[in-house]
Amino acid sequence: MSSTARNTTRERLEARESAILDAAEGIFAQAGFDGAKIADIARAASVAEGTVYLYYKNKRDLLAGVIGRFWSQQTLGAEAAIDKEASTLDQLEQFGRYHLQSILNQFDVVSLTYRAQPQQAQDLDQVREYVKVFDRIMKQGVDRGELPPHTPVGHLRDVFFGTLEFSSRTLKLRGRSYDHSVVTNLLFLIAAQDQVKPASLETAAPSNEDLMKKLESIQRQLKELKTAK
Amino acid sequence: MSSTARNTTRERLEARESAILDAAEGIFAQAGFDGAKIADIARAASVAEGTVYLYYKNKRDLLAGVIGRFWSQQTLGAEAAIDKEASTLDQLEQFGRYHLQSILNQFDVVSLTYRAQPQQAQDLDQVREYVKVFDRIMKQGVDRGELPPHTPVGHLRDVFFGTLEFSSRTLKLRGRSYDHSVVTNLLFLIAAQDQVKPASLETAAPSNEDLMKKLESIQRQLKELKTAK
DNA sequence: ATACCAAAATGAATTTAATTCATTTAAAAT
DNA sequence: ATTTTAAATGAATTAAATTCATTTTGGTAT
Repeated sequence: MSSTARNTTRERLEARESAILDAAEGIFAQAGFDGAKIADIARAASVAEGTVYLYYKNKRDLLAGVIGRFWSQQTLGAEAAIDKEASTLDQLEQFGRYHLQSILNQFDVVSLTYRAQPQQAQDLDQVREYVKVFDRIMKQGVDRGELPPHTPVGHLRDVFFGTLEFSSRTLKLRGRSYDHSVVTNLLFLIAAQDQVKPASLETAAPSNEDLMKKLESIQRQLKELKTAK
Repeated sequence: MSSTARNTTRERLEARESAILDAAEGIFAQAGFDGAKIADIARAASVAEGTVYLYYKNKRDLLAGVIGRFWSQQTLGAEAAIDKEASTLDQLEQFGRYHLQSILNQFDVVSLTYRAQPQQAQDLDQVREYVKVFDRIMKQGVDRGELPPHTPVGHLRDVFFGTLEFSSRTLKLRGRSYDHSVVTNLLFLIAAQDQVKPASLETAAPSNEDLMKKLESIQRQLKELKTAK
C-alpha cells in the first residue's frame, strides 16, 4: 500500500464521515433529535442506512459526533475572536459577544447539546474544552493582577455561561436578534463584584494625583511642541 | 347520575391520572425520556398500556404532564418559602435558596424540562408561572423603592435563573450538595449592580482608569508627533 | 492485466417500542 | 333488570433504529 494510496483512502473515509456529520447536523437541527430519521440522514449524505452505523455506533453516538465537532469549532472561533493583548475585561467582553452571537446564530445546534448524556462523560469533552477558554482568560487576569487573587472563577463561570445561555433563549423566544446590552450588563455585573471586594494594590484605580501628574506631563510636552514650531 | 356518584367517578379518574403521572415521573426520572418505556410506566401505574393513551395523547404529552405538575408544585413551594414581609433582597435570597435546593434535590425531574418542546408553547406554561415569582419580587422591590426604578428585571431574571441552573449542574457534576455560597455570591452580584449602575456602559460615568487610559493614548500621540518632526 | 483479499458499503430482514383499535368490562341511567 | 355509555384492555399495527448476510470496491501481489 503506497503512501499516496493510503492517503487517498483515508481522505475518502474522512470525506464520507464529514458528509455524514454534515447531513446529521442539518437534519438534527431542522427536525430535532427525535424527529430526525437515520434514513433521512443517510439519504442527505448519499450513503446507505447501514453505512451510518459503520461510522457511528448508534443515533446517540452520531449526535455526540455532531455536538463534539460543533464545540471544537466554537473553541477555535473563540480563540480567534479574543485579542491576547487586550485587558481581561476586554477579553471577557470579546468572548461574551462571540459566545452570545454564535449560540444565537446556531441555536438549533446548541440546543442539541442538551440531548447528550451527561453520564457519558466523553460526550461533552469538547464543551469542557470550550469552557476552558473562560478559565484561561480569568487565570491570566489574576496572574496579571487585573483581577483580585481571590476571584471566585468557578462561580463566575456559571454566572457567565448561565446568563448568556438563558439570555439567548429569551431573545429567541421573543424573536429578537443579538443584543449587545446583554453582554455589557453581564460584564458590568462581573466588574462590579471585583470592585466591591478589597482590591490589591496592583489593581487599585489611579488616584487623582496620578491623573494630575499625567496631565502636567502632557501640558509640558504641548508647550515644548509649541515653542519648537 | 347522582352528585355523589359523579364525584366518585371523577375522583376515581383523577386518582388514576395521578397514578399514571406518579409512575411516569418515577420512570422518566430514573431511565430518562428515551429509556422510559410506556409498558413500564403502565405496569408501575397498574393499568394497561392502552389506558395511558386515554389520559395522554402520546409519550411527549405525558412528559408535558409530568413537567407541568412538577413546576406547579414548585410555584406553590416557592410562594410558601418567601416571607412577604421581608425586604426584597431577603426575598430574593429565600427564593434563590429554595430554587437551588429543589432543583438539586429533583435534578432528574428538572432535567426532563429540557425535553419539552419549546415550540409547543403550552408545554412550558407552568415554568412560565414559576418564573413570575421572580418578577413579582422584583416588581414589589421597585414599587417599594428598594430597587431603582430602572432596574433591568428581564436581564436580572436571566442572570438569576441561568446562574442557579448552571451552578446546580456544576454541583451535581462534582457530586456536591447544596452550597449556600452560590446564592450568597449571586445576591452579592445583583446587589452590587444596583448600587453601581444598572444601565449600559455608555451611560456610566468614566472611572479614573478610563481617564488614565485616554490620557495615555493622548500622550502616545504627542510623542509620535514630536518624533515625526 | 488478472486474481485475490480485506475493507467498506449496501439494503432487506430483524427488533424494539410507541400507538391504535376491536373487544370486553364496569358504571350510570332508565 | 335492562340498556346505554364510558372506561379499560391487550393483541395487532406501525414506525423507525439497528443488524447482518451479501455485494461491491480498492489495493496488492503474481
